[in-house]
Amino acid sequence: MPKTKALAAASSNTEPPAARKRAKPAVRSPSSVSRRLRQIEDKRSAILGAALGLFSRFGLHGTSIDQVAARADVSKSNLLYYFANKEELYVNVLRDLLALWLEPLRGFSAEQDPAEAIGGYIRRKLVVSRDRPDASRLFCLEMIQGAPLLRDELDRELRALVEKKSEVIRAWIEAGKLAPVDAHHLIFALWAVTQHYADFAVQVQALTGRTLEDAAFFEQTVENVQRIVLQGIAPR
Amino acid sequence: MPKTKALAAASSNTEPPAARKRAKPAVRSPSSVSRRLRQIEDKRSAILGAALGLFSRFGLHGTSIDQVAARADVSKSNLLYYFANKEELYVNVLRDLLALWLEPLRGFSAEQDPAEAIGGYIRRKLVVSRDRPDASRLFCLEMIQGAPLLRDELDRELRALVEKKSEVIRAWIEAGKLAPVDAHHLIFALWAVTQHYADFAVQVQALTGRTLEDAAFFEQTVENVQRIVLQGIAPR
DNA sequence: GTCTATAATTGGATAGAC
DNA sequence: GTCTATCCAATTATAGAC
Repeated sequence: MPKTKALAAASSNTEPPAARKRAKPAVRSPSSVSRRLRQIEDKRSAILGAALGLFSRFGLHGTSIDQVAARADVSKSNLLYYFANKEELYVNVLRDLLALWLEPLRGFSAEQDPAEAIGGYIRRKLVVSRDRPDASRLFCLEMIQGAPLLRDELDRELRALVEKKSEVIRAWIEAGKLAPVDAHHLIFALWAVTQHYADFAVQVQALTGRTLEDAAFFEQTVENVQRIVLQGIAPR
Repeated sequence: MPKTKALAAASSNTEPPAARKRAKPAVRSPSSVSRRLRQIEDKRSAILGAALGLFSRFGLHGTSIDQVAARADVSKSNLLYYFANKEELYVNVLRDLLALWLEPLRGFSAEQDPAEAIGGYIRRKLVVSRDRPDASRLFCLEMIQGAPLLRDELDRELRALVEKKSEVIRAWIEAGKLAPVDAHHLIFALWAVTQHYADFAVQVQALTGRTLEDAAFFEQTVENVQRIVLQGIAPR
C-alpha cells in the first residue's frame, strides 16, 4: 500500500511553514527584512535544486533526505523545517517541472510556417534536454510510475494544451502545408526523439562517445532530428 | 554511498544455491527428479516475473522483497532462498532484459529493402512495447539512473551490434536507397518513438484515451510512426 | 525447501534546547 | 531558524526448527 499522506493537500506557497505561522517582526529595517527573505528563498531553492538532481537519478525512494540535505549543504532537520516531509519536497520539485516542460509547446500557432514552427520546437526541446536533463529525467521517471502526482495536471492542463496544438496541426494539414499525419502521433514523436537525448544520455554517450554538451554534436543532433521529422511530414 | 555488495559477482546460473551445493539424491526416479526441477524452475521464473512487474514501475528502492514475494505467491524467506538478496534478484531480472531488448535490431541486413527492414523493425518494437511494457520501462529506468548495472554490456554488446547495423544503414545510403542521415541518430529516433508508447503509456492514455492494447489504435500507431520515419529518410 | 522468529539497519520524522 | 538527540516504522537479511 503506497502512503499518500498529505500529497493532495500539498501547499503551493513559497514561504516556509514558520514564516506563514508567525507575524513578521515589525521592528526590522526594510533592507534587513528583504535580505533575510532572499536568503530564505535562496535556501529553499538550493534544497529544491539538490532534490531535483537526486530524485531525477534515483527516484523518490532511491533518495534519502540525508542525501538531499548534504547536497544542498543544510542539515537534515533544517531541511525538514522548510519542507514538512519528504513527499512535500518531492511534490514541490514536480510542480516547477511541468511548467518548464510545457513551455516550448506553447509557441506554435497556425499563422506560422509549419516547418519553421516545428523545426524551432525541436531545437528548443533539445536545448532543454541539454541544459535541464534532470528535469527531463524526473518527468520521465514520474511517467513510468504512472504519474501518480501529475495525473490530474495531465488530464487538465496538458490535455487542453495538446488539443489546442492538435488543431493547429490539423489546420496546417488542411491547408496542404503538411502531410496527413495524426496530430497526436506527431506530437508524441517530437517529444520522444527530443527527450531521448536527455533520458538515455548514458546510452547516447556509450554509443557515440558524445553528449549534447558538445556543441558540434548538439548541432548535428538538431539537424538530423529536424531533417528526419520535417521531411517525414512534408507534403508530397 | 550506494551499496554495491556482490553485484559484480552475481551468478548467472539457473539453479538455486542449495541445489548447487548438495549432490542430487541418487535414489529418485527420473520422472520425479525432472518434475521437481521443472517445479523449481517455475518458481524461479514466477519470482522473476513478479519482480519485473514491480521493479519496472517503482524501481529497485520503491519495491520491497515482501511485495515481490506476495505477487509471486511465495513467502519472503522462501524468495530469499532462491535469490540470496534483493540486488541479486534485480540483476537477474535485468539480465534477461537486454537480450529481449536487442533482439529486434538483429534482423536487418544490407540485402533487404530499407523501407521493408525499417518498417518491420518499427512494428516489431511496437509489439514489444505493447506486449512487454514492463521490460521497456525497466530498461528506461535503468538508463535514467546511468545504467550502473548495464554499463559494461552497453559498452560491449550493444555497441558492437549498433556499429554493425550502422554499417548497413550507411550502405543503404551509399546505394542511394536512403537519404543521407546519420546512422546513430536514425537508430535513436527509432528507439525513441517506439519505446515512447510503453514508457509514457499513461500520458498517451491521458491524451488519446487509448492504449496499444486497443487493436485499432495499435495499427494506427504503427502506420503513423512508419509513415513519418520512412518518409523522413526516403531518398529525394 | 519452506517456515517462524528475530537480529540489524536504514531512514523518516519529532522534541526541545539554543 | 538551526541544531542535537531521539523515537519509531519499515525492511533487509539471518538463524534455526521442521
